[in-house]
Amino acid sequence: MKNEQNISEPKRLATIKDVALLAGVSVMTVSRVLNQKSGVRPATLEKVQKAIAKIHYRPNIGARALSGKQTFQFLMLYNNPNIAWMGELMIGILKTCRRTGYHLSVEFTEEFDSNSDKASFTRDELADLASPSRVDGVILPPPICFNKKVLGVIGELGTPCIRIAGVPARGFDLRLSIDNFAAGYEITEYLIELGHENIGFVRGPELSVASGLRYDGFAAAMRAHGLTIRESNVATGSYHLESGHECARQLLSQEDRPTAIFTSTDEMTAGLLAVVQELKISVPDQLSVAGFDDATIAHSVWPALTTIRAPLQAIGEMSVDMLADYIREKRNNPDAARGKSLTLPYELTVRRSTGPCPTGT
Amino acid sequence: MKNEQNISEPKRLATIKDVALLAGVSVMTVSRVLNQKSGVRPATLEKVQKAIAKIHYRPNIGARALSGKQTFQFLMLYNNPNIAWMGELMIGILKTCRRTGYHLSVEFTEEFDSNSDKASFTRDELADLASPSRVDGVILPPPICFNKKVLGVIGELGTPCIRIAGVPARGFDLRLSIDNFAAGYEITEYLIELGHENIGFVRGPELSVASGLRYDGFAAAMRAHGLTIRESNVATGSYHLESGHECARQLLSQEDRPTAIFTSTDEMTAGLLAVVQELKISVPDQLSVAGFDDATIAHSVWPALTTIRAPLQAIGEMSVDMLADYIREKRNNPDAARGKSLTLPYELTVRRSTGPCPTGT
DNA sequence: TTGAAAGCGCTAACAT
DNA sequence: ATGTTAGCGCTTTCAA
Repeated sequence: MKNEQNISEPKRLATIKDVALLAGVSVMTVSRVLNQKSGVRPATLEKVQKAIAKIHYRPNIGARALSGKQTFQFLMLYNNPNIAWMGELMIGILKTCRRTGYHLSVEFTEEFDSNSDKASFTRDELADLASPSRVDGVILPPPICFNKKVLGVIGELGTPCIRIAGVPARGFDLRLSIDNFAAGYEITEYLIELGHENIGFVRGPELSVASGLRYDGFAAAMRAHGLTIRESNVATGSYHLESGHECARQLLSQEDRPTAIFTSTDEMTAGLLAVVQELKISVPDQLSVAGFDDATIAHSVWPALTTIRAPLQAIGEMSVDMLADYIREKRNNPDAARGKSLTLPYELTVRRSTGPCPTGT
Repeated sequence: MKNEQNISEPKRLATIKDVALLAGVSVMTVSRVLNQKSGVRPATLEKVQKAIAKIHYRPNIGARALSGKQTFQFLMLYNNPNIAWMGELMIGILKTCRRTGYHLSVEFTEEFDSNSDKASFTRDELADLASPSRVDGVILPPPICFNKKVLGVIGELGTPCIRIAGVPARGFDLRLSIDNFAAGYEITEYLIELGHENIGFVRGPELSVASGLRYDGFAAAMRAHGLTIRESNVATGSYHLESGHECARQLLSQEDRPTAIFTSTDEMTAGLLAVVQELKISVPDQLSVAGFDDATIAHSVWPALTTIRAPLQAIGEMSVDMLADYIREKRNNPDAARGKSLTLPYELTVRRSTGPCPTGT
């Protein structure tokens, strides 16, 4: 049995004609059903749906794209170097793309500069990639979903676009995220309930909106419990592991060092942990440490991190569903289509890196 | 500036007709060039290529799929739970898919059982997904590339298939991997050159081919340097972090414990490290530790791991190229198409987890 | 070595 | 509420 060629039956795939024939209607009626258009009598609808199910018909997306106005293509632009994070998101996206009959193309861009030749994309290249004649919609994960230039180009093109982002952007009404503020609040409150009062925080880069929201949640929880935030207890990193090293040194070199540290990403938390171990500080006995993201790294380090789990795969799935819904609504009724912003539930995942506040402190 | 609709110019994309017109030939000639068919005079070829470049023409894949025999779809089936690993591979794959004009669909399967309803796929579902009428080719990363049932179904269908695998499978001639044996050999030799003689090894699960090859490389290097492998120095894990715990205890509880341990995956190495730290054994002063894969985790733990880096993204890119080449060759000359097996270079990445053998041992 | 015509599966526009 | 016709961009015959 050689793997190549042979096998007698080329086994033609079912087409819209087969469905029409079987259901006893015209192909147009089938097409209407396929596209969820109004104006099909319920009885007819049912006949058609039965026929579709019976012969396992699935529309040929090439043909649809060819004759219709849609391309059945989505574009995901990304610049997030955290491959594990992107991978999980992407898997959710691809799953739902298959279900809804879209294709996905994916483009990585280091940065975007409208002038420089060195940037991954010029303005024109991006305009071409994201043009409505090429794709039906664009998916923007963080942090590129905050890039003004990218948003500017896509806005001009008018290509429908969903942002996976915690804050709105003018003209982009389709948005999906977890509630970073609430999550930051909740994890902080959890630390407070463990008895901690002297709590440190490691921010992400100045520009990071998500990190800012997490900090706001942290600050709100501290205030709500009558605790004050020492300025010396707030360090600013850059999302990367290495920056966790510095932040750890800064926070832990204090005379009266914090008994718990909430770090706004797992990556930085891992970097912080390394230094903690170097300093022979025991976790969680002498110091509690909490992260954010539930990256792979969160359960790879020792001890495993208490963190916030964002349902990345579900976010990926939802983003495609929302984009597809929006496009369909707009097609059926261009004026009624409205963007929406959805917030998905996160999960506080308690592991071994957090514990009660050491007594006698 | 509302994001939705508007913008005057619908900006039609260039078609094959535009190219033909510009080059002064028929569309057929352009089509021949596009498909790299023989029988086009060089002068004509050049004319056409210039025209294509000039108007930035890119073939409409829907239309190609519609009229031709090809679907321009690849299927990647996977069951590897290491999302970071898959993500990096997938990015390489998607990149090259775009370049070569293929689409990718991705299916996750927990396991495959030809009888059980509980399995992700039944035999028939898989046969449908991977049927030549649906896809032009299949990409199988490890470990599903070793699954006999999956290979059986795809072999029967006759769908071209590339395996990312270190060992051959009958009837599947298209294969891509790094040289696990050589890599295992090299990293072992590196440890030996640091002065280590009493070296431990942590295997992956019995079924793991890659892990077996790494072990063989380890054994060969030991032999080549006149060193013997103690049976008590070889532990068997299951690829997961937790199994690294047990293996560490087994290896390190010995009277005359190894001065270096080579673990066949980074995940297990991280688990092992955790126990090492619990036991207050200093790395690399008292114990050198080496991993394999250069997973994210390798530079996330403390100290960062000396490991073997597999160029995953490049592997992804190559796999698509090889598959596309094979399909084209076969189409142009069905009998001449031959599978090939390619081995990509790996890279020994030295970090802080390895050091000279402690003296006085 | 090149070209002309037919048709792939589907949907838009126009009937009915 | 449903059907008819034409044509999307490309490749496959078949012809020159």
